Amino acid sequence: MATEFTGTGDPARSMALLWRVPLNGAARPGPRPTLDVDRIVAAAVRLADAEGLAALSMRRVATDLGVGAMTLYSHVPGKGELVDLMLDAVLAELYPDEALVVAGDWRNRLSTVARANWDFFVRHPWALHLATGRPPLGPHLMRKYELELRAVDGLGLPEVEMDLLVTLVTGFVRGAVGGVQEKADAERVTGITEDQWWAATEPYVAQVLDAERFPTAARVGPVAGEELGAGDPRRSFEFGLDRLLDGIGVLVGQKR
Amino acid sequence: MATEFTGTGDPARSMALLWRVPLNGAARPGPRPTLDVDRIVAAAVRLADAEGLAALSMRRVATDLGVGAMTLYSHVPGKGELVDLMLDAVLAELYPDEALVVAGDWRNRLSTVARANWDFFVRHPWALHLATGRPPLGPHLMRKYELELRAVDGLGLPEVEMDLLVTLVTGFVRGAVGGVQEKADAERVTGITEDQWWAATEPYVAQVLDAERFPTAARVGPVAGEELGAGDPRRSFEFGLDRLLDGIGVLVGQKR
DNA sequence: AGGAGTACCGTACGCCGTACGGAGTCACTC
DNA sequence: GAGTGACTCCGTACGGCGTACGGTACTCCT
Repeated sequence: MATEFTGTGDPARSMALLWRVPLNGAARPGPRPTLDVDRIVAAAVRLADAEGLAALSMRRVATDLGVGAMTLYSHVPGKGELVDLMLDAVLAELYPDEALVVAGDWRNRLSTVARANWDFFVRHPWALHLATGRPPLGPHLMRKYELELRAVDGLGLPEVEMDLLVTLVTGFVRGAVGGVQEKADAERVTGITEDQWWAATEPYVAQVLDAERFPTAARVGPVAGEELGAGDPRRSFEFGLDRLLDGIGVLVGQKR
Repeated sequence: MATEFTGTGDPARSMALLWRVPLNGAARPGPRPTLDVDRIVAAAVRLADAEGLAALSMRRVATDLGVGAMTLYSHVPGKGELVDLMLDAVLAELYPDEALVVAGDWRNRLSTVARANWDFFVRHPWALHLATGRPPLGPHLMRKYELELRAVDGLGLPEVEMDLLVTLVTGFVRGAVGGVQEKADAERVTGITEDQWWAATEPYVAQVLDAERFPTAARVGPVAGEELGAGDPRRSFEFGLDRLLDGIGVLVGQKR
């Protein structure tokens, strides 16, 4: 599967696409387009949602739309820009109720932010595999940043720490979903279920995990495997979030 | 660039490779191998370190070794297994001094763990792009797990929480390195430096980030960009680690 | 009426992982 | 000592990928 990089194209063109800047005047020469950017992006998102980022190819998106592969390039400069547009498009789903992000105290708010990000990545797990070192600065990413900053506004924190906190919480969620989602992805990629894989692997682990070399792992591993493997995948998310919010509480408390 | 999945091969074969189980008796027919698994893995790691996971191809590794591409398949079942072996190989570099992980109090220990993981991912950033939902359970991953569990042993925590804490801390570090590293990766992939990219992007951001729609982002973004963009990339790591350890302190303290 | 710019898309290039089969080499059996 | 079978090395080829290039048909502007 692919890690796709966002923000790989020409910034001017990418920004124009993200913000849907009209190209010329209203009247452009040439045949009436049968296709537009939104339909391409929607098809690409459908595909990535259903089959993962590895299945996302220009040819496949074109086929799903019933057009030739090269037709896409009349509307989108390349795959990199398409990925930018996909990400900004699905980010629109976040925070349908904007008031919720500023409801209650800071702990409620950050919890809302974390849960919204969790739901987002569960719905669009391919977004986990995007390297957003150069984020697509579209309207919906802006909105997300704005709303998440509001969750930590008014606490007396310096601006830098507001940014750092938002990055910390959303980064944590990304990792937590990743841990769960990579197991699901592995099932699709290999065609082997988690149970089958572990059944095939466990005998070798048993041979190798001797209590002399690895006493702590031999003690903890089986217990953790049983309790976390069988249980709610949200458990490690909830555990981590509680620790994180407690830690943030120390910072927020001492500024008061 | 590619997200590679670990643990995609036949578990029996993968475990045999990871633990370097000799294949038959000592005397095998056929010509003396000019190549072996270790040399292949070393070449692959060198390549991924230098040029990233996207540059890692079977053909390229073979070329670097001066052999035909298909020769690799005499020693390694496929690229998936090679990636497993690469990861376990570089994990051997972690914790050269095992005593350090159990030195001092829990906070010192977890800080050591976090810093070791930071250094590891900085040295081998391609490891950030591996989906380890089915981890390669080789000797060095086992050792890592063992040592990191020891850092949180003896605190009176249940086994499950020991595992959860280790996952939380290492997951945080992975995210923190990722944030920094993805910018560096983007430079290599696009050939455009961070400064050039921002210079080209900033005018469009200025147009679009109006203080009416995005008041908080308009206030915080520039400050954060200036202080974090110019400064030490470790800053967000240190900030997050402090919050995380404070939060863990709440848990550890209340169990005492 | 004609030029220009556009949408659609067939073909092709250079990558990728790897299946297949052949040639050469060695340890073993008889 | 000849034969057998397993093994290493690897050339070729297949079906995928992103996308450069150029052709054709269409529509607007002058």
